[in-house]
Amino acid sequence: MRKPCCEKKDTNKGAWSKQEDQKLIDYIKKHGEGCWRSLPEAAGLLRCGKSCRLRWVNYLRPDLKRGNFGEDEEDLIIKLHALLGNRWSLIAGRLPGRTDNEVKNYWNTHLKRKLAQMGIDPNNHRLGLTHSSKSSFVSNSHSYNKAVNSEADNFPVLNSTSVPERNTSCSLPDLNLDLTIGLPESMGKNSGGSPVLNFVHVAGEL
DNA sequence: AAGTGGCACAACCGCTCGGTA
DNA sequence: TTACCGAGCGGTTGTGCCACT
Repeated sequence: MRKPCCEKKDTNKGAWSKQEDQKLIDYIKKHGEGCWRSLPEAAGLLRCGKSCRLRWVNYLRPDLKRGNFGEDEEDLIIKLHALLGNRWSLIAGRLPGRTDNEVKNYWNTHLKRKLAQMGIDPNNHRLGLTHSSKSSFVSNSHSYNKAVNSEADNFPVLNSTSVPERNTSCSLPDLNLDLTIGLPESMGKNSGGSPVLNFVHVAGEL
């Protein structure tokens, strides 16, 4: 059995107080992100390093864009989820100002249901037209089609080794995509911080 | 006004991965 | 080569808020 990531005794759990937040912000402003394990003690926090990292990454980071997801962001998430599966950090990497946790939560609470209502299996992005959603799909599937199939014209092919396996038996085209993932850091330098997806059509049997 | 059920999101837990000694 | 350690990731849980009855 491994040792716990940090000594659990004498550490706070649960919601962060304003004072704790401020200590963490002050420390990181001063010293930057670094060794999370030793950070809590150095910053005078009774938290484990993991907890500090999570708090910073998901909530305190100054570049976070808080608030509702836009329609373009929704589309992008759907698209990326179809390509990458539950790789939230990768997906979040394409959405400037969004965190993996945020994207994951949004997926689980909004998009999953939305796709289900459209008769689309949110796990594999395939049509499941076996029930009454069939007709509603016709009317509601617009945004999904827009999201997943907007790239369909050039039918991108994913050339990644980390693509979730898919079978090929459904009505949705196989999303064989070559997705060039840019570094998140470079994202920030993009004008306006708009997400950049580089779909490359790799010749393939489609 | 009080109770309750659902939703949204913050936070935790356990696992994996990559670096290093 | 292998074991250890820190960091990161994804799944899950906890909790506060809000709408509805």
